[in-house]
Amino acid sequence: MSIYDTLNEQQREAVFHTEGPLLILAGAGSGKTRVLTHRIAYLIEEQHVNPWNILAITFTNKAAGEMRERVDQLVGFGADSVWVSTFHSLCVRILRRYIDRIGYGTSFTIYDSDDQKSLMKEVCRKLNIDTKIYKERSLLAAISSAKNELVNPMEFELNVLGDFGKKKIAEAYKEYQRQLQSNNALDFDDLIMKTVELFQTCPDVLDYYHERFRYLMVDEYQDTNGAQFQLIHLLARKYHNLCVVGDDDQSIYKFRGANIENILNFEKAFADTKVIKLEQNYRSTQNILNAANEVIRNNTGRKAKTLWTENEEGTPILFHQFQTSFEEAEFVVGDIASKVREGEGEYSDCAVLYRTNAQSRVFEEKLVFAGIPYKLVGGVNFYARKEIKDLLAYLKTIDNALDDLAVRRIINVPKRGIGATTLGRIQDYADEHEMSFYDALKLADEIPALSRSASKVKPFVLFIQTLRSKLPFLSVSELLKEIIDETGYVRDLVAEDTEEAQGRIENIEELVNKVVTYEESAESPTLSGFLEEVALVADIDSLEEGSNYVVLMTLHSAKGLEFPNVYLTGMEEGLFPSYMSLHSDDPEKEIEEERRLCYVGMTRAMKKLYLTCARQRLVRGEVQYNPVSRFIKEVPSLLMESAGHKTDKLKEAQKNAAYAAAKTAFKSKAFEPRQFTVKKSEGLDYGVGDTVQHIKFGRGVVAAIVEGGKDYEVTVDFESAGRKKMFASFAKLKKV
DNA sequence: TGATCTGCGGTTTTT
DNA sequence: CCGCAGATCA
Repeated sequence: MSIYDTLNEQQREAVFHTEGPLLILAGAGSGKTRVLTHRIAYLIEEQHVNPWNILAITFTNKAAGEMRERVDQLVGFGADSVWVSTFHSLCVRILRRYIDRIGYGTSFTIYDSDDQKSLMKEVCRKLNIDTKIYKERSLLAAISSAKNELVNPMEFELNVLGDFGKKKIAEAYKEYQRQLQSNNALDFDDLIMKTVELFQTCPDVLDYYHERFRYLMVDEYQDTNGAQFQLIHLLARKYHNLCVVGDDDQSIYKFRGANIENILNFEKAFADTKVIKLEQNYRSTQNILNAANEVIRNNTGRKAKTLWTENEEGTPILFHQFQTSFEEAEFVVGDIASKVREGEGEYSDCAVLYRTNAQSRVFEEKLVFAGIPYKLVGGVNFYARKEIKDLLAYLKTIDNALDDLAVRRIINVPKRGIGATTLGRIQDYADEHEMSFYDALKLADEIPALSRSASKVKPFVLFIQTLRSKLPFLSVSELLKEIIDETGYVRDLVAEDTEEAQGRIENIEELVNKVVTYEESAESPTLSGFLEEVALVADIDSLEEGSNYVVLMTLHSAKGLEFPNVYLTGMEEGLFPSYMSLHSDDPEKEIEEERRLCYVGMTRAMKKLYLTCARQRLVRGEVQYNPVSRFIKEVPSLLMESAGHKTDKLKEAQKNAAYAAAKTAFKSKAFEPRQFTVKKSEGLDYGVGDTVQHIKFGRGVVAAIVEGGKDYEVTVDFESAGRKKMFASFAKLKKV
């Protein structure tokens, strides 16, 4: 009896096919991680491949960690030499070693999205780009998609000749990239793109990695983007031993540049590809699986496959529509509480999923009220918090003197009386003399424009220099503690004596703990190493096995996980599928991506799946009325039990009184097929989707109607004037 | 010149 | 409901 006997036929075939390109189309819950780990074991133990020559790439550290653990259990000897890594950390490791070949220093800093935005702000200021017209975020989005397709600033510029708007983006891209380089910093997309660049310009480096990684495996292949594809392609060029695992139905990262074509066209890109489909599901009940299959069936352009299972039929899927999002949350929390009370499961058996992070709040409140432990994944990243970013900026300043962004962030934190004007003068001087911001600070005395302010800069420079000189003798945690003491960061917070400050202090303590944990776990802890780890963690990575709490997260974060009980909440048109997807240039395509997301969500459930929605919910402080999601209608009613909302009579009466006006105006029907279709009210003779005429803006289409106090706030997409929000009583819109 | 207050606009998903 | 820019205060 060998470890491979427990695999099914297809799984075994995948494990034993070790040479040449292999595409494994693995449906949800079909045991793909099992296949990958067994495949690694087989390579080592039966094919006698040196573990050192195996590379497995995943998307999150959590997935990498799990794979590593399972390989360790499976393989007796040498498992720790197998390189299991995320795309990003793989690239960082390669770049730390060789990036000096392409014009960066090996102690580069990694910029997160906040850093990117600050840098872009600076770029726009410098280029006199009006950020009202070109928003930092949209500029960055354009640059990100360029990088994901490996388009460098020069190529970008050539591609947009004649297009004024895009020319501005090209300028911004060029300057943004120039500043990144002079700060010796890379953004997330650069990590991949620069690695590809390195391989393309330095054949000797590429060849080293060809020999190093003779067997490649890539998980979640459907979520790779153009740059990642190129990276894999380059690495596999010599030995062609590339095994990718993915499911086109679970491709949900198009917005991040993921190219579904990578999986659909894999066979074209790699000759003699062996394709194996894993269609047996080991996770969910038949009901859940059938429902998910029926939903995803509505998508076109997918690789045909149907998941089946030998698991029991299970109980029907439960669908509830509630009056408000509060009742929805109450139900979910109540249901979890009763499950645990009745001994039907643990808190950790339950996951609450939703489309947007903002939806977590109601659930949090109800969970806190009910005294149920929970873990919120996502939202504001721990490392994105102000106090954490401040302290990290000190560490970054010490680690990479060229990182202007970090220096500028903390030069006046705590307050040293150095304001915007002084900063501007120092920056001017630095620009003029082509030096870094920090180097200009060191020369503060010689900058005439600074006059008296120079004296304020000096202690800061001295402080940083002192820390830097101590660096060889201090551990990272000692360094951090010294920064906290010397700057008085915590002292000031204690003095504030507010709840908020208390929270920040706790976060700082948490940061210190994280440093200590890092020092204990890393082989040779360094400041750069810590900062790198910090830059590349995802929030999902913090989910620990074995802890007993309810998990709250977005559908995106839920990918790859499974839970006995899943509550898929906010199943409403405009929320899921999202408003954005419904109103995009190509709604068909974007709704298909939302549907895949729905499929991912449903297939997370092992035993019990709940689908819930609310007639009305508070979105950004406004009441919104959404019809039931189309995805609900795609679930055959045979598989689903629709329970009416069990609000008691008194509550119902109160609500009727409170929302009488709204209700008459917006009798949103539960199974109304069109999105946002609103019954014509007494006041308005037009509804969402109607074309209207405005006295000044001309013709347009009504995109949304929101009840706002006594009036209705109407959003209209005008043909010439663009999107406008207006009050119905003032706008005098006429239906055309 | 720097610190603080107020009004406005903007909002999916994340390594 | 939150962050940011501009105006005002010290």
